[in-house]
Amino acid sequence: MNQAKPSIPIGQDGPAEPKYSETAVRILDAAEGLFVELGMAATSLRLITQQAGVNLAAVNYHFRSKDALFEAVFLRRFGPWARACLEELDALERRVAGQPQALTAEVVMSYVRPAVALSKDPARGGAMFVRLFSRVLVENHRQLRETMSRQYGDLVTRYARALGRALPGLSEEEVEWRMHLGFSVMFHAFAGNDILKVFGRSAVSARDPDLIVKHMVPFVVAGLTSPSAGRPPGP
Amino acid sequence: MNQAKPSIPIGQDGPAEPKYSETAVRILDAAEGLFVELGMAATSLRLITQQAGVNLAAVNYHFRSKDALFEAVFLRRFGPWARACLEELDALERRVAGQPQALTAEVVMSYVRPAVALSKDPARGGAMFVRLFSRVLVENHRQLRETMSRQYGDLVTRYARALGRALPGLSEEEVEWRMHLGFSVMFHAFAGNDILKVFGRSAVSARDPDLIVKHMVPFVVAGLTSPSAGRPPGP
DNA sequence: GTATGTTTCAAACAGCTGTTTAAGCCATGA
DNA sequence: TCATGGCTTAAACAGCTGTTTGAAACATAC
Repeated sequence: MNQAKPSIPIGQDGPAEPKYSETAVRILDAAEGLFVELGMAATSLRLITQQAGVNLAAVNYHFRSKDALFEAVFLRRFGPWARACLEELDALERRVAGQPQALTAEVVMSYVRPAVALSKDPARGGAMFVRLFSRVLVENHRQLRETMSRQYGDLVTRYARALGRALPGLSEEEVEWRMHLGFSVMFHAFAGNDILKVFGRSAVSARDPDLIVKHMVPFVVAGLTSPSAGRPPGP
Repeated sequence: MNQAKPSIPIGQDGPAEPKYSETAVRILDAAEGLFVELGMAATSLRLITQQAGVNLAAVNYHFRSKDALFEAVFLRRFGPWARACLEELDALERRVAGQPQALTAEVVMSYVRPAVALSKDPARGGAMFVRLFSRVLVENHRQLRETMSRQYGDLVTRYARALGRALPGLSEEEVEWRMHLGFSVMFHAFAGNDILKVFGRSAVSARDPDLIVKHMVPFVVAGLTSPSAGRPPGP
């Protein structure tokens, strides 16, 4: 078994997003922008339908409720992104099938590449989606969170496995912590969640994905591979 | 001039928080918890006053409006924290006045120490405040942001200066980026903004500040001091 | 005692919220 | 031609929103 196979099928034929009518798409697009800008609670259906140029009742007709709309807005973007990540992980496992362990930088890039591709693709929401994701993170939408952990929980497991192999000198607990910290940096860097900007004093507020990657990847890799309590760092 | 003096006075006699009446404090406490849990938009004044056990009109009497209440909730916690950070920076500059440069870990700890102290002090809101802060970060409250940059903008400048001295081999741009990334990790780690938890698959959701520091500080220091484009890392 | 200024209270204000209803439109297929 | 089913529409629903009002309760000072 030297050819790694995806352990979950969503990389190939997983839960696909439903096909939406033109009206539904207009609603989704308008809602996406407003949710990002104002948040779920502060965005009214009247604002959405007005901006989308559709009737108010269309939301409850095409989607069941405001909550369901929000879930649809999120999952429409999240599905393709998750699939891209899984493809990257598959490719990574295939690449390092013969090698004893993957390189940390490769694991990092398997997350970064889909994020960059997403940020640069306006058709998939562009940088908007990551900001929407951080809304989901801070506001806590119970139902959406359940959907996520049910359908995509294994994604994290696979990243953990890959990172654990790349950092063989670390305990399981330490790998978990570093993964947590590393993904936090990557996620919030892409989302533009910069505390310094709250003070109006951040010069790096530029949202250029390539620039983000250039500075972020070395930072994260250094953090992930730093020596552990006196032990030497992994290669 | 070997004895560093604070460049801004707020460490000693800066903008102090107003003294609040008992009713006002009850409102602030209730609002704080609800803002953290539900967000500003989803928290109604009736919910706040009900939980505080005061009359509805008390909010508009003691604070001018809901917006002003939110600002008061935030600034009540932020003021003491900012002052603690400035004291740490003063102490750091005094400590390294003779040395050519500060150690990166010391700069990191000058931010971490007040954060830990805050997290452990229920009288000052405990871990609640950092979560409230991340609400401010994601929702963008224009007026509050202006207040922050006006009153506390220099705080970031001083951290940047300290970090720049600790990393003499790096360009100004690179220092800015690393500060941005480093503070992002620290902030979001304390706030508990863990993307992995969205997938229900995070083992490190524990909010113990000491445990956070134990794993986070080495990670951040490694990221900050990592070699720059072929150059060796600073000492 | 009265007068003064501060704080509380119940009630009402106009406006917005998500959702539902029933009538109408319009293309499809028989 | 008529009927069917998908979709849109304006209107109304009950309920909640932040804020204001004027009267009542309160403590303090004279």
